[in-house]
Amino acid sequence: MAPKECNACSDPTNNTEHAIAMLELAGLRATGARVILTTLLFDDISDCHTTAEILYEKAFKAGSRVSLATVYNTLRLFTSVGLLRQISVNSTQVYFDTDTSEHQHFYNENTGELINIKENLLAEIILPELPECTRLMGVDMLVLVSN
Amino acid sequence: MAPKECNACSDPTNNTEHAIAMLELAGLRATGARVILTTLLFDDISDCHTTAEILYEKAFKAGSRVSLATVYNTLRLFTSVGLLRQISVNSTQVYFDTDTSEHQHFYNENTGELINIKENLLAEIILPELPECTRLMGVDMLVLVSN
DNA sequence: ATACCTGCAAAGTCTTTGCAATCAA
DNA sequence: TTGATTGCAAAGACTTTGCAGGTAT
Repeated sequence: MAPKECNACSDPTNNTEHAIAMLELAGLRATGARVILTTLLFDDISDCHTTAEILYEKAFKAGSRVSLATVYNTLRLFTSVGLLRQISVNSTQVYFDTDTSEHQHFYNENTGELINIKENLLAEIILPELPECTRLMGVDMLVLVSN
Repeated sequence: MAPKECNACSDPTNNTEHAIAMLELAGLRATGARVILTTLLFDDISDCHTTAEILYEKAFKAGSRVSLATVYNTLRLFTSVGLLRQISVNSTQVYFDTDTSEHQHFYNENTGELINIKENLLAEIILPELPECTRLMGVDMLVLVSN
């Protein structure tokens, strides 16, 4: 599948150029490690959920030696600038989603798989009044399924 | 506030007897550590969210030396028999809720506080078709707020 | 009596951090 | 050149486990 769209590069089929453009658009320096990880993260829209370990493996298999610590730090950085969204699946698994738009997921407890839900379930919900002196930061929702 | 109701003990105001009855009803042996933890967990309905660390501190302050490992194991056991519900708040915090009925929570990212939502938000939701060959195991939902 | 439970310390998992070496602008 | 970034190993936070001794029925 085609990479995530971006208007900042002239040739969207060139992954490296595309990655560099995305990074600069986000105000980040386009270093070697970041370009590789950006490419691996955003190249295939159909594969938008990943973990630090999975991304590290992908980079390794692609022949790029990026340390696991850098993968963790980069995922955290990308999340902080809005390039990624973090999804805590349970107490020990954190996924990162390259689709930062409002949507929810199925989580398959057997396979550990995260699957997008097409309908936005939250559109139907009327949120209750928030606790005093607080503001809404978001809604985390996971529909748990099992084989 | 009054302890959680239970029809298996003759005197609901006696915490220890109440705890023993709850445990036996759940098919668990009423050991010393479990009775203490049950009492601390279910005595005050208004204080229904806890973590392993908090429960350990409570027991310690109450003069009961229950090891942290036993607290962890007991919380896990109680969850497995349906006495508690586990709530993963983010990748590093697991809360346990003594209210196992369907309800959702606010999570205050500043204070780490978990607050019950009175309305059942999921009542309004029509779940989409599940992925093939899977069955619904539950819906995790957290409304994130911040001061 | 016997299977179960507990405490302790050790091990495990996942993530972050300190610091020297390296890199991008 | 110079501050930002990276890799490595060590440290951290949280949780589970192995095993010897103690407990409930």
